[in-house]
Amino acid sequence: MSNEPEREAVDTVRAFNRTVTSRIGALQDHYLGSDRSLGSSRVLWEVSGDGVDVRAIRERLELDSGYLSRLLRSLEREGLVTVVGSAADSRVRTVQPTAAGRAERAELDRRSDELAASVLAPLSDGQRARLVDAMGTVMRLLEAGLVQVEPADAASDDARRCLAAYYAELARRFPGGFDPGRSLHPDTHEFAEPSGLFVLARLHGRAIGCGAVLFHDDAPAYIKRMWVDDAVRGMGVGRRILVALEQAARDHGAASVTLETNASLTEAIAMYRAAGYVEVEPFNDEVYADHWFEKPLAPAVG
Amino acid sequence: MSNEPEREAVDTVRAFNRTVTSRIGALQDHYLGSDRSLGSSRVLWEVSGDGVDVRAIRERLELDSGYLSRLLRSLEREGLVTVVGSAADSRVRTVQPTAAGRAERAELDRRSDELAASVLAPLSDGQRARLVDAMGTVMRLLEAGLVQVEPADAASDDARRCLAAYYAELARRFPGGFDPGRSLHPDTHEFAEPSGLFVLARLHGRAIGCGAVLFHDDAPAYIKRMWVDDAVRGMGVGRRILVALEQAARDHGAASVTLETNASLTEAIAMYRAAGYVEVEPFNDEVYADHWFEKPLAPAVG
DNA sequence: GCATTTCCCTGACTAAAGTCAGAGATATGT
DNA sequence: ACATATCTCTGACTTTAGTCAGGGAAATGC
Repeated sequence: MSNEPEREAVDTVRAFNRTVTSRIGALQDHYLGSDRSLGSSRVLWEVSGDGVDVRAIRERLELDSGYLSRLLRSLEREGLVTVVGSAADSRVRTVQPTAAGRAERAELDRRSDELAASVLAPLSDGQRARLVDAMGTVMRLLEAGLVQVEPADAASDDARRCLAAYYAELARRFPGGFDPGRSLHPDTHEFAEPSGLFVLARLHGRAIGCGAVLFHDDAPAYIKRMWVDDAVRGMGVGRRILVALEQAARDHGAASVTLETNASLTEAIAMYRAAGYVEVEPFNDEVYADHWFEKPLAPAVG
Repeated sequence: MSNEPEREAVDTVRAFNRTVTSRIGALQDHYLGSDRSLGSSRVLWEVSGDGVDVRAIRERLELDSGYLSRLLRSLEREGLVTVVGSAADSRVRTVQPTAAGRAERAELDRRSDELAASVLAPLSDGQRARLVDAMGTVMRLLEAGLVQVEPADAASDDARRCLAAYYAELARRFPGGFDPGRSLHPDTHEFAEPSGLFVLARLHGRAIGCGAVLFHDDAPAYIKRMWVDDAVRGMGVGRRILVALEQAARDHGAASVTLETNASLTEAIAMYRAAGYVEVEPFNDEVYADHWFEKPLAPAVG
């Protein structure tokens, strides 16, 4: 997306990496540096509530199975966890925290809090507020960079989940509710090559947004079912889905794209306008729509 | 400073630590993960230009002397550095990069750039600008938390340096220049117990600000020589020096503090006002002053 | 001039972190 | 039923990162 990052921006990111890793690292060594090794601590941290499969820990921490096995033996020796066979599949083993393990975990938690508080402690109230705000921004944007927008089967589980969430949200937000059956194009099978395309946005593998487009040969392409998970709004995911769909329309020779929406979806309308969409006369009889938009597409280059 | 950090703020800091270390860490492993160990890379990184003393590297990276020695031998074996005796002191040895070492260092640099760019690459221009800005804020405030304000000898080298920088700045900013000899209290020996106090602000050991106070028994205490390094302005250092001096005045039984300043020092005046100082009639004949301030002190508690 | 300190080095050691090759038990596909 | 795959474990190994004690050469203090 966009052009090459600027020199100055790259330098800031590098300086940031240095500063943050050294500061956080130094504190971590100081506070969390109990007598337990980092490896054991990380494993202990993963052993929550009423048991976790060994396999799950291995995947989460990306540990070698032999290595993890040894770490678990040492935690067992210390009386912090017990490893028992799983009921469902007796090849699988489940790790459960003992009372002592739970206490140790709470202690780690307490130190983690202390560490975080020590970052804030020397600051004034105003500085704290600014730091917390800036940290939130950094996190959101680092995550935003990890979002991947890719074509997907509209009938897949992930796609179904997204569409269900979309419909549920419309039902919640539209004054008169929402029934997918009364809307145009209720069937998703059209959203596949060659008549259309369905895309999913993913973050850490989880589907967090979707969008679809229908190609109409000479006529404008038609965008539908744009949705982004509440938790990741404001991270530019919608914009990226839109860009992907527009690119697909362009590749199919469309000279413009159209879409319709509802006045209650204010943030979506704002995004469409910002992306270059202009309001036009109604071009279909979608019962749930009260605003219709169109955007001309620059022809594909290269 | 200030009260206990809030639960929500602490959680944000913890989430930030997790996100940043995992994201940066994952990228670092991926990009910088050459065949060289982290230890060697760090040492190679320190070996710049025309030679660095072994001692300097040891101090910077806080390495054991035996360990560093071994790392240098391995870099030597790889033909990346040469270690020669120092001209000035033949106990000291100096490490110089070879051509291959320089190339390797440039390669590390390139990968570091690539790593930073990969964080920015997927973002839109607006998101990039916001990320860079927020990263800057986080860095500044993390650093701000490391600033230490402590009593110091006004005749020490660090104090002299600060005062010299202060005088130089006044000379630059006052329309008619500045001559310390014509100002009140040109001698610094008064700024010591029991007649007064001198404090230094330090960041990573470096003196980056100063301030002094004179105690006048029943009369108001008198603050002078407040200065903060250009590079760290806006980080609340001035405020912390002021708080330390006010606390000292309070401890010596002063009911209020006074100070005078010059209209051209706008940011200082703004800070004084924000800190509760109110302008009063001139109370001395400091030739460089045109504004006089006073602040009542709440009596010491506990 | 001599004791002390500084600087770097070597040797000997340890703990942590991780890799790899199988073995044994269990589940699954056909 | 049988081959194949999955899951965890043990044993044997390596690399990395580090610590500690002390030695030799040079500089410094008195």
